[in-house]
Amino acid sequence: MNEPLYEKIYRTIRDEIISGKYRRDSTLPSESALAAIFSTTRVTVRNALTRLSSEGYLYSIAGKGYFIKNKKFNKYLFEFDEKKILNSNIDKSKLISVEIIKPDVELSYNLRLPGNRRIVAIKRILYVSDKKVAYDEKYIPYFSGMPIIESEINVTALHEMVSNKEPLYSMKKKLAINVVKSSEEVMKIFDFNQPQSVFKVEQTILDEDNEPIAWSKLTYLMDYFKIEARLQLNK
Amino acid sequence: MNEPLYEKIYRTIRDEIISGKYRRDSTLPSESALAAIFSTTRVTVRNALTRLSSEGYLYSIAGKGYFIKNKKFNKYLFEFDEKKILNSNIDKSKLISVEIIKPDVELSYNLRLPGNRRIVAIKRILYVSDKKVAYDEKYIPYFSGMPIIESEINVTALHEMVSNKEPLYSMKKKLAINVVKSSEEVMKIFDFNQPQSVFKVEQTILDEDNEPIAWSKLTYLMDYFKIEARLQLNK
DNA sequence: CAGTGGTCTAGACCACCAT
DNA sequence: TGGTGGTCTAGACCACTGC
Repeated sequence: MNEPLYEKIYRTIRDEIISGKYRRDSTLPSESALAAIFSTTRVTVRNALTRLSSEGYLYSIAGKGYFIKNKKFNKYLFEFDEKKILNSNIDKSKLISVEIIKPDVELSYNLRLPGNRRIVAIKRILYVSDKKVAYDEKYIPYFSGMPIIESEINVTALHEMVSNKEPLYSMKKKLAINVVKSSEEVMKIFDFNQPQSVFKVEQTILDEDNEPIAWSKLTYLMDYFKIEARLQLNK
Repeated sequence: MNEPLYEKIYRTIRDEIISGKYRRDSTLPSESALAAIFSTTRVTVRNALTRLSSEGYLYSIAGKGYFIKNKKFNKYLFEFDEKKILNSNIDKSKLISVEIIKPDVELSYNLRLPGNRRIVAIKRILYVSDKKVAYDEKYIPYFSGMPIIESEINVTALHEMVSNKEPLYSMKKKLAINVVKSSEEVMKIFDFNQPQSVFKVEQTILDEDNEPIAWSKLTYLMDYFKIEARLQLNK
């Protein structure tokens, strides 16, 4: 047998769960019971159970046992990169303005800030072979020690701009992608005569307590947008 | 100290990686060395290292050691559900046709099938408050024992239709989302007078060897589309 | 109280890698 | 050949849950 024992235990229990042997929220045999069943020790059983838990098949409660979780088969993983999400890659970007402003309603809501807080607003246009394809707005509450050097800002991703305030690994990000009619501001940028459907990608960076610490809005022209994703199943 | 030792080891090494103590592809101290450093055993060290590996900070090669991986902070998780991706939920769907066809070029390419294989083509229209909002086309290579009962088809998701041929857990899915001009067929469905930009969501179901076993195309009207995603960081 | 999962020890043997 | 990660054993003590 080439297959490690913990792998066999993993497969066996996973297949039992999938085939519906256990009801949802019903409990698995205990670690010691499983160890006896597979003629091994708790450590090896735990190896399999830990993996099943991290993959979303199980959850455990100390002192009680392991319970079956309803695994969803509709979670997809995709990569989002401000530049790579476009069909062709961005080959130029132009900084339009860097200002310190007071929040309007949209900003106040998305950054959960009172009207008197100062916010750094950075606006850029992204180009693909000299054609405007996206409008980038980043909004970050102003704090001292923040770099507002234009040359730096142009190559800095949103999460990097706040990473000296908050360690990278503790940051959370949220994305919302949808289609909206272009605003007055966007119409000016893209030289639209009349409102037009555009992609809006809102990115919110949150700290460990889910408080927003940065917000950005990317407006893409249609026909320059593509996402590819794969189902997240194992690991 | 309340914090378990393996947690402390995990944090310590993670922070060292993030702070850039190790160069990319450079190797970590060996398990035994780390065990000595933290005055513990290999088992406890491995607990921390396994977690760091599954979170994408490290990878290991048997006989060589642990290596630093460049963790990307741009992977997002999102849920995709044919019905829930619309701003308002689908409240009606109408089956247009179920046919057995021979593949055209697009189908032959996406399902990697020769021109003489038979394919089941299922076409539906999805409604939100009596308005057509999406056109659903599913294509599955015909195999015996396949249910082609109209009442069943209407409530069956793509991956369920092939799940008696292939176990659910071994299936992989791939998504591609972009914007295209409506085809002749789509124009007829939505009563367009002229081509118009629409969302195209292509879903491919693959078996364990990445061979396609089903393919679907969902065409959504603009303004009825929304994705929300969260950054995948830990676990 | 006995049973559970959570943590940890101090060993062991193996296959693989570099020298 | 010695070092590495991969697998596994046979114990241990703890905090917690249910009775």
